[in-house]
Order: sequence, then structure tokens, then C-alpha cells
Amino acid sequence: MDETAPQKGTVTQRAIEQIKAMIAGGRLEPGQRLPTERDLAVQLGISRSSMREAIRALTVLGVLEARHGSGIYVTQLEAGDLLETFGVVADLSRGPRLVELLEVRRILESTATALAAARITPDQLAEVEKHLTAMNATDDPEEILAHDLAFHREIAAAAGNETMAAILEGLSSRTFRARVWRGYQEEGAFARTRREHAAIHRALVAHDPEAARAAAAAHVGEVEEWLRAQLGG
Amino acid sequence: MDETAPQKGTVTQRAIEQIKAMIAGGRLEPGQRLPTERDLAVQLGISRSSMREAIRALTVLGVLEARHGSGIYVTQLEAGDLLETFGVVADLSRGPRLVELLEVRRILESTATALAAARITPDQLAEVEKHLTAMNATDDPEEILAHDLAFHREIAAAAGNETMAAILEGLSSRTFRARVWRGYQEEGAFARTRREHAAIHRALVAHDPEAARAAAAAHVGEVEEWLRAQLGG
DNA sequence: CTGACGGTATTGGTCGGACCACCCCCACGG
DNA sequence: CCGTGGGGGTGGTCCGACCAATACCGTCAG
Repeated sequence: MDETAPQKGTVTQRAIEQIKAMIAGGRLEPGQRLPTERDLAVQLGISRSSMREAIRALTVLGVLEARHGSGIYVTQLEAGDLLETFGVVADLSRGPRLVELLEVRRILESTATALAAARITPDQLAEVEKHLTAMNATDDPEEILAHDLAFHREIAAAAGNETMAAILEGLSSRTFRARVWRGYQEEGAFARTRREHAAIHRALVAHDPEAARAAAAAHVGEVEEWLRAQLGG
Repeated sequence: MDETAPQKGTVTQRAIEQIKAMIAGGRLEPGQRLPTERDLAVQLGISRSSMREAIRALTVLGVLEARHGSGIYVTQLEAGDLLETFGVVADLSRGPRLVELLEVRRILESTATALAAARITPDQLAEVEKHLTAMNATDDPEEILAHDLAFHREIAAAAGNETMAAILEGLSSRTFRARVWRGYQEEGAFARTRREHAAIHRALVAHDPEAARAAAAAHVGEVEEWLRAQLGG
């Protein structure tokens, strides 16, 4: 047995696993700077080209961050960094998968809203109200969408679980919302959306988790059912 | 304005976005074969090296699949393909983030188990029972873990939401479970785990969603609380 | 005519080197 | 003391070559 010759998969794939292992094993801390591409390539016994592919792969995964002229660094490995790729899933999903994604969002969003109702601070509540007001004060769909996103983002943040908030952020990625929202709002769902947002807000003010859960579930569920009908007929 | 010179970010990043756009726009269908690396590089006006980095990035994201000697293909873009990277998040998370991940899993797993209780077929139930029996028939931790994973995987599959099942799969990735499980089981939690699994199974047999939800939430919650205590001191 | 065989063109994988663009730091001069 | 300009280091891009796995197709035996 020659332990220096694992010989599994491509050299690039191996390099990816090795760097991941270094981080998981604590040899590389969040925020720490890595050796240069050239040095890393020599250390792992591969060419710089292959090493660059490995680094690029870990970069898109949100594990590494390359700063031109400075060096390669490990990200803070926070939920937001690693779950950014979740948006890709939403962007490339179509048909039945979109309904499944909305179902997941309904489950998480309702729970997050319930948690927020119990924990939200006055400051956070003020922020939520700001976006609610702004959302109702304009007719520009783009602006409405932006404040809609921020409205739910603030609530998710108030729930106190960064990971959950990051997942919800991915499930509400711009292109995803835009694709579904366009058709949904064309049917004059603005009024209904406003009522639902108002209901969520009331539950937050009352610090009523169960009401918040129900309001959020109904809110997402409305879109979910509409989309299901679109696909079914 | 020269529309041929977007000039935003690195050329590789641009290539990634362009290929993603081609897929999102329907110009590339799932399973379809892409042009050669060399041809793609020419089409987008970049070098083959840069194009390879873009392809590698999309490969690790589960969007593309490169077959040596054959060509590059779009994956089926199913939940499993795209959410495979979710395992990376679990593998690289530590400390408080692990608790957050378990909280997300508790929410999704309890809902999935509830859905499964309502929809599970006799065949699927038999499969679940198979792993439950096998799990109780051995003392080998590795084998127990494998059947434990399969037990929950079958239940998630029976819930009828592939996306949710794929996320749960990622949240139960081997290294994640192994890291947490080791310490948990060392405290003689085998008996408790067996009781909890039995409770989940009973709820499935009875087709009782609420009981299933409660049992699953308690099951994950136990581990969650233990982990929270570990970190707290 | 059919099917197994083998060679060859195609295609992804790896390598090495060259040059550019950008950042950081330090020595120099005000 | 401060700012400032240059130089060395680093990631970004490109090129050309060769290797390795695959797919295709013509050939030949049955």
C-alpha cells in the first residue's frame, strides 16, 4: 500500500476535499489567510491550474474568498456565507419543484414568524413597520417587492436563528420571487397581500406566536395554492 | 454605451452567470449536452482555463456534470442534485450554528413525519420497519447510524416532498451525525433513541399526523437540548 | 448480413509558463 | 510627522501542449 497515492477522482476534486478537511479539522480558522495559490499547488503536488479550479469551487460555495492582489481567505463560515448557494436552487427550479420550495418556505416562515412574535424587540418591530408602511405607500412593483422582502427578512432576523433566516433568504431570492410574484400580482392580489401583511404585523405587536404562525402560513399558502393551480390547469 | 463590454467582476464569474442564465432561460434543458469546453470558451470570448473554472464551479453546485471523454451535461436539476452542497454547510458548521441547524431539522423533520403519517403506503411502512428492526438488532454504532439515517430517509421520502427530503438529507450528512452522535450516544442514549423511534413508528402505523409530529419533534429536540447543554458549559 | 473487434478522432483532465491587474507596505521626501 | 510614490507579492487571465477516457466507425470473421 502506497499511502501517498489515494488516486480517487480528479486531482481537483481531491484538492477540494483536502482543503475542506483542513477547515473542518480546525487547521484553518475562519478569516484566516491561506498560502498562495502557487504554494498550495506545490503542497498538494498539483498544478496551479487545478488548484485554482479547487479554489474557485470553494469560493462559489462560500467557503473561501479570494481578494485580488491580497490573498485567499477562509470566510467567517456564517450561515449567510454558506447558504448563499441556496438561491441557485430557487433560481433553477421550475414546475412542481417550485411548489415544493414554497411548501418548505411556508413551514419555516410560519415557525420563524411565531418565534419572532415571542422575541421581537421594539426596535426590530419599528423596522418591520417601516417596510410595511413603505410597501403600502407606493405602486411601483419593484419597490413593493423590495420592501416585501425586507419585511420578511426583518421578521426572520428577529426569530433569532441565523441559519433559518439565511435559508429563507435563499428561498426568497430576487429572481424566484420575481418569477412567481409577477403572475400572482397580475391577478390583483395586492389588496390580499396587504391584508395578510397587516395580520402578521398585528400578531407581532400582540406578541401572539400562534396567531403569527397562522398568519404567516396563510400568507405563503395563498401563493402556494395559486402556483399549484397554475401548474395543474 | 458599448453593450459588448459588461465588465463586471471576473470573466469566470461572468461565464458562470451566463451559463446559469442559459439554463434558467430554457436555452439549456436538463440532461442536455453542452458544447465543448473549447467551443464554449470561444463563444463567450474567454480562455479555456477560465471556462474550465466556471464549469468546475457549476459542477460542484450540482448544475453541470462533466463526463471524461464524453462531454459536459446539464444535470436533471432535481432537488438531490442541487441540494447536495447543503451537506457542506453541516460539515463546516460548529458551535452555536450546529444548534441552529438542529432547530431547522426539528421543524422540517417533525412536519415531514406528520405528512408521512398521513400519506405513507404499506410498502413504504414496511421499509421503515425493516430499518427499525435492523437498528435494534445490532450493537455496532456504525450500523446503527446507517439504519437510523435510512429510517428517517424513508419517512422523509414518504412525505412526498423531494425538496424537503433533500434538505433533511443534507442536515443528516454522515460527518454531521457522526460528530454529534458520538458524544450523545456515549451517554447511554441508545435506549432513549429506541423508545423515540418506536413512538414515531407507532404514529406512522396509526396514521396519526399530530402524534407523529410530536414524536419527531421530541426526538430531534432531545439531541438539540443535549447539544445546547454541551456548548453552554 | 450481423456482430465483435480495433483503431482513431473527439473531449475532458492536467500541466507549465507567461503576462496582466490589483493590493499592500515601506522607504523616501516634504 | 505625514503623504505619497514605487516595488514586490498575489490573484486573474491566457496560451499551448500533452495525457486519458470515451465514442464513433470501418473492418473483418462468422
